[in-house]
Formats: sequence, structure tokens, C-alpha cells
Amino acid sequence: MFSNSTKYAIRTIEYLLHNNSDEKKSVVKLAAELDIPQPYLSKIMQQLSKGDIISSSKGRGGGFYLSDENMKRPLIDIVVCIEGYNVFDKCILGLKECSDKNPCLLHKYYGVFKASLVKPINQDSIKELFKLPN
Amino acid sequence: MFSNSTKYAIRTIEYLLHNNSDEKKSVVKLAAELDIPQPYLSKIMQQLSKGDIISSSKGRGGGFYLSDENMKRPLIDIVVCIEGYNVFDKCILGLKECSDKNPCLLHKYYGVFKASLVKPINQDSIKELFKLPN
DNA sequence: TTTAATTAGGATATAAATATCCGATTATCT
DNA sequence: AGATAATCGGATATTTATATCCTAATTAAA
Repeated sequence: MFSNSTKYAIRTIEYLLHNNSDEKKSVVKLAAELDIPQPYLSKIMQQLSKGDIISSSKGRGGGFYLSDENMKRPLIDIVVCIEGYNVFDKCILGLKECSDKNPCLLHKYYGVFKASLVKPINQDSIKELFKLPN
Repeated sequence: MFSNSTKYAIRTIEYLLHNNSDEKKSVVKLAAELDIPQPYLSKIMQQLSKGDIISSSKGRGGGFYLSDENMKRPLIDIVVCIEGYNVFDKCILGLKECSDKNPCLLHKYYGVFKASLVKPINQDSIKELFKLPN
């Protein structure tokens, strides 16, 4: 479903939200806290930063953080930033054409799942989504 | 979620079930019908055959088919045969520990999805599962 | 008995994802 | 000003998944 890169991205952003002090978080710290390979996470953070998903400041005392604007985005934006497309648009069995009219074997089950994700993933802001453990 | 290999495997077995005549199906035919790279599919069929998921006969007029026993298996067996484990046992966000007590962000939604898959994927035989378009 | 059509299996090639390394730049602290 | 701590960006390395190739073994048909 999600690539490792996307999983890392989501977990890191969750961490940033839950530890949203004034202090910016360096990749070294984030990688250690979240048990993610440090140079690899570095690349992911760069990509998220360029995609305006997270904010950064360079230099001593710098690091990554979430601006108020960043927090307004829905989770799907993170996925698209890393994967390059919305993974949920693809057929779970890899059919090029998969629809209600021409469904794959698991289409109806997957459809229900995706429908359940619309609010948390496509509509809610990550700030809302990550508010309470769920 | 599923690797390409597993997707190919599932689609091919679906085809075998829906075209279950006396005639065995060669990899050449299957690959052409299903638009899958032929030598790659060949490897996958070998693996499924060794795993007792499908049956084969060698030599001229030979090919792959499903025995009555093969048809009694649930779909999850195909997944495990190719992936080496049950992909649904893994956390969708890659957490090493992910449970009701210690859930990832998407745990509850994914849990509902997986629950909906128990009957079609873990309990029903593929013969039942593939009976009607759904 | 020869030929053709198939699976089986080992070796290899290619592509993509994952991961690392290093120098440049930037900002802060001393 | 100099040292330090950070991101940025390009290049490269490693690993895994995907894909191909070739030969052997098997079976059936000509």
C-alpha cells in the first residue's frame, strides 16, 4: 500500500505534531526517536519541505517543524508528495481498469475501506486527525 | 499492499477458475491473456506449483490447472505462498508493534477493512470466492 | 523415433526502492 | 571572526523486486 518512504513521512509528521514545541527538530533527533535511517529520512524531509508539507530552517538551532498552514493539510497530501500520486486511486489487484462496472475480485471490500478513509485522510486536517490517539 | 507477483498470481488463478475446462493452460497463453510478462509469470507459476496452490503437467499438451483440492484453498494461501507471510498481519504504517492497545494512526480503519476480508479471503474457498462477479 | 510443446530450475540482467556519503550553504553561538 | 550545528542538493551504493535467458526434463503427437 504505502512505500517505506511514505510510512516514514507519516510517522515523522505525527511526531512533529505531538511534539510541537518552539524547538525545531533536527533529522538526527527525529531519526533516533523514530528509528528511521538518518540520511534516508533526511531525503524524505527535503522532499516534504519542497512540497510545502513541512517547514524548515537552516543553520544552527534549525530543523523541521509544522507551521499553522502545514497543519491544515489533509494526510493524503503527504502521500501524494512522496508517492507522486494517490495510492488509493489504484486497483488493489493492479487492474488497469477497475470500477464498479468492471470490478476486480476485492473491489467492493476495498471500496468500503476507502470510503471509510475519506473523512480522516482526505477531509480532516492532520491537526484534527492526530489530535487524539485512535 | 500486495506485490506485483501476488497480484499476478491472484489474477492468474482467477483466470484458471473462470476458464476451467479440460484443457490445461500454458504460461504462454496465460501471459498473453492476462498481459503479464511471460518469463516472470513462469517463475510465479513454478512457485505456486511447488506450494501446492496450483497443479501442472509437463510436456506437450501440458500446462497449469486447478485440481479440486486446489480449489478448496482460501485466497490467503496464495498470498502467503508468494509473499512468504500474511501481509495483513503487518501494520499499514510499518509499526513494529501495532495493536488495539498501541495503535497506529490508521489502525481502527484498517482493522475494519481486515475484518471485512476474513470471510472472503481467509474462510471461503477460492471456488466460492470467484463464483460470481462481485 | 524424431519433433514439438510444454514445465522445471538455475543463472543472470534490469529497474526501482532504499540507503549512504559528502560538500555547499546557512544561521547561530561564542 | 571562527566554530558549530543544521538543512540542501548532488552523487553514489546497496538491496529488493521485477524480469529475462538458457538448458534440461518430460510428454505427446507426427
